[in-house]
Amino acid sequence: MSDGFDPELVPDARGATRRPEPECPVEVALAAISGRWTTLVLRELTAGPRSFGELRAALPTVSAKVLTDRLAELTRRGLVGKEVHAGFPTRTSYQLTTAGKRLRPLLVELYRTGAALLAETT
Amino acid sequence: MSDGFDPELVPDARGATRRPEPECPVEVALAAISGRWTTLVLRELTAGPRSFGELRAALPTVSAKVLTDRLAELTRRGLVGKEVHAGFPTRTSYQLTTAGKRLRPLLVELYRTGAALLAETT
DNA sequence: CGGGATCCTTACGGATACTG
DNA sequence: CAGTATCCGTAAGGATCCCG
Repeated sequence: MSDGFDPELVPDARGATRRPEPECPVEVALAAISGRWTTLVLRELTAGPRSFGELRAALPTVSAKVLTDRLAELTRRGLVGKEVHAGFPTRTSYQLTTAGKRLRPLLVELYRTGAALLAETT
Repeated sequence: MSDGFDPELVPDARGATRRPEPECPVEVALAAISGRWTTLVLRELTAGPRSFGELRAALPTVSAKVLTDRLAELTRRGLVGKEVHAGFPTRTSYQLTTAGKRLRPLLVELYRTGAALLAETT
């Protein structure tokens, strides 16, 4: 019943699809880190909780709309948690959830792989 | 001179950017696997060399244009090699280069992470 | 401070038809 | 067989202005 794929690459049936499926683990992971600025936001939050303004300060050229979009999507996926502290001015705090912290090894591997590719062509 | 980031996540200055930079290793790796169908094409080629038609047969609902686009981009990046065997009908063969094979651990990690995220919410 | 509401532009993916 | 050439709709990213 082999599907012809390396079992380490495709360990179970969910990865043996013939087209992009949102339920495929690879697509799930890609969706989590996809979108411009997303990995940078995750990098910031990996260092600890951050407010909206702190994120903007760390990433000065991201627009408010895009940052809001990224945080909303990450929150929707359960990767980031949001706390609003009442008062004026309003203070918020974004932080990685347990699920969000699971992205860490993937980010490390992204860096490793990218560095290897860069070294290859140089 | 710490930048405040975890040194495993951001091992050198190339990862300490304040906006998306094409030279950042993370962006390089993301670019390599980005685009719909790309990881599926890579999965097929990981199993061995494939012709254009074989790839279409394995991924029946991908259009010729998109498949061409993906193969051209992967080839341009030096991740995939192309051999054209003269004759009629024309036969081609696409295969992973040494650089392309370096994407394998990343694909494995994508699957692992995605599976972990799916397990988390279920 | 922390966004929401608009508007705009372009990049991407897909469908269809055709060619060496 | 292995693509190329067009055309098209959508969605993503970004700029600007406004509000609680």
